[in-house]
Amino acid sequence: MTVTEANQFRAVCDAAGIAVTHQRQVVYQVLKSMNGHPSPEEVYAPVKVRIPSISLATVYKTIHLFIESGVFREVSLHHGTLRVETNARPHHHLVCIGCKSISDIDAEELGIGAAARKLPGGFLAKRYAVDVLGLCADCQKSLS
Amino acid sequence: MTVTEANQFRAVCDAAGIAVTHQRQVVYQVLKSMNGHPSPEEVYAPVKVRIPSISLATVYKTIHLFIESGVFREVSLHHGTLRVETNARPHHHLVCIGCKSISDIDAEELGIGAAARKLPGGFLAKRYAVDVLGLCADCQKSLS
DNA sequence: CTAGGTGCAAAGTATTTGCAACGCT
DNA sequence: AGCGTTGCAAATACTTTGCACCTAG
Repeated sequence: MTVTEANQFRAVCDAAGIAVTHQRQVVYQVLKSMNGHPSPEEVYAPVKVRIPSISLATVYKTIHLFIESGVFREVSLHHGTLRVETNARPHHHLVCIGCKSISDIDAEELGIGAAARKLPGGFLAKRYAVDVLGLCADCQKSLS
Repeated sequence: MTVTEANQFRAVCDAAGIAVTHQRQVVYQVLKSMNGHPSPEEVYAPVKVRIPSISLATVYKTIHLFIESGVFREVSLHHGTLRVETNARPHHHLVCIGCKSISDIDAEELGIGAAARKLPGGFLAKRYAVDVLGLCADCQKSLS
């Protein structure tokens, strides 16, 4: 890791109020160097090459810490368990970043319509599934 | 269940090419009667009241069957495991309904910008996370 | 020095699978 | 009758936790 990279990471940790450890530096660096949407196991593999003694649990803890601190994001805020849509109308989701609740909003009401079209890379778009991330009324109150 | 409901369900099963069983009828009916985004356990509870001998495994199998057949949708196509965003730029996701792959598309390129605003119900929108559902180039080929 | 971080192993949760018995068509 | 479906129990996958030791500040 270059001096610049180390300083950058130090600044990130200071901002988050967490300690700078060797493990965290390596996880940070590996994440920065990866493309796509790696799972904890996929992060663990290259990290373990550089720190053979590291445990998967530490990688999990570190990833969560980075997400809580806003250093990285997770792909889906509601990835936990399988959930079934009971609402058959075209709609999108209001996802509260405070309490993680999900409520529905009609597609029309949000003003983002579906649009079958070709996108760059030859991807054929069929429909949009929009998560509107924000704060529900209750969480706005409790934060004020 | 009314005669009409039973016929409706029979039509659904015929269209999907699956057998009409008592278990499936009850799971279908319970899902139709629920609001929100129930987990398999939450579906299992009321179903078990009506069919005490049913197993959770059957509820899982039935829900998956309904999703594959297009009878119900799942809330997130990529809910499986924790995934980290390594792309720091504002972007959205192209999710292939064929192979489940996820690739990124810049927010600008998609033409759906962020917009902090108040929505009905007092929800304070901070940003959008858009999944564009469709078929990637490879899956379009293999389906033709 | 000491609060916070780490590694290990065990526990927890969510989901899937193999298989014998059973029920729809 | 025959094949798909069910229930059970065991297996698997993913993630978290308790605790003794270690390390950054």
